[in-house]
Amino acid sequence: MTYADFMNAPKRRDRAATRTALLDAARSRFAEHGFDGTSVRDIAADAGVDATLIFRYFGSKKDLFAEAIRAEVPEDIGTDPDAGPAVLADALVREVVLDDGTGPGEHPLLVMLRSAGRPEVRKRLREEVCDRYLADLATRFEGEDADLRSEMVGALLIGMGVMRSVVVSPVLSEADPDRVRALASAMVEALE
Amino acid sequence: MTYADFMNAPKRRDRAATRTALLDAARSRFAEHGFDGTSVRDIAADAGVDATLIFRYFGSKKDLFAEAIRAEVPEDIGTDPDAGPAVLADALVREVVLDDGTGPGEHPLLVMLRSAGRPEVRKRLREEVCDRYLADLATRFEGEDADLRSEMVGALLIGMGVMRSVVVSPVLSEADPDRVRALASAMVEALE
DNA sequence: CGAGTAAGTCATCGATCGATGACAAACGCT
DNA sequence: AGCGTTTGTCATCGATCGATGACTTACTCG
Repeated sequence: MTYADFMNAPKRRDRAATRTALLDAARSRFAEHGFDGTSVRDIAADAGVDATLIFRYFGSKKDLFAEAIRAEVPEDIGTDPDAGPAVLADALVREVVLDDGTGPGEHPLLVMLRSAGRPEVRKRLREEVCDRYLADLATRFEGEDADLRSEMVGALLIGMGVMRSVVVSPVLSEADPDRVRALASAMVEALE
Repeated sequence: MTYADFMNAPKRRDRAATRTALLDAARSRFAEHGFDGTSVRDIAADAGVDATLIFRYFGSKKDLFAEAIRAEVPEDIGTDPDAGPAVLADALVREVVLDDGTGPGEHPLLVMLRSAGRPEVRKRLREEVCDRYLADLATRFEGEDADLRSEMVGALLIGMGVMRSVVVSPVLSEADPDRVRALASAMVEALE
């Protein structure tokens, strides 16, 4: 088989693989250009298939987006429930801000942020941030306004993510992860 | 003149007023729904005029957006050049995060954030954040990685703005401004 | 092999978008 | 009052969007 034959050969038909390819392409596009800035034709082109498959496999563009931003449940962040807020915050820094390369590109929270024009996305974002990430953190602060202080930590985390992935700040984006973690920890500990 | 006559009476023609009305409507729409989520017809409807005036007065939708996000130059934040980073950071918290009600709605930085899908908007955002706001801050930190620490402050500020205006976090959005400023200051001072 | 099903493509629809140019109406000036 | 200019409106264009249904091609299983 010549090279030209290989290039023109019809690719293997595989429902699961195509679905995953569409999902990956969608995540990447949505992360970079947001929901409105991404067309189903863009996604399909990246995935190398026809755009109509999006509707057959996912129903609609919105449904595809909903599945693209579904977090892959880190489930347990592996933190001692009795540890202080700084320990949990550090774990969140690693998960949300500093991509370890294992995950599929951008963190769902940051993908949602790029599409925050949609009210339903803002709602999901609020639920995710407050109920999922910050609720546990608030229990580890002592004192009266533990919830406010935990939201300040949330602000720091989101801000770091934004600085790295939206504003592509020259320093923070390239800084040594351990140094960044140390600075973040110091700021969190100032709230205890 | 009856009430019906008053309602149906043609409104007075005023180029400057119409231009301002369009600009205000644009700022509001762009702030809430982002660039892509806003149509010129939406803006014109809010302003109560025809959409074609946008092109006559501003040239294009992009030009209108560029003018809508143009900061009204706080120029001098009124901070002692010799003061520490926490003092300047506190001034920035008041300007960017806590709306004092005087400005025209949302801060341009947060408006840009809602339209960060556009590469040119990200570029403007980076320039604005790094060169305009953080450059001065970096000079007030001592030690080696002053630029990194100033970007951590920037992350905190942006995160607070996002928590308040995008994620509408229940606590931070309604919290006492002075308490929020105190917490932010404590976090900044932890970096000194 | 051959029929049935699943996977992928093509043509196209209706809505909406940014943008243009022709037209109507109100204003200012003499 | 009358005329030219400015201000606002209407009709419409071409492109692009999400979405649908008919069609073609490849795979599977008997």
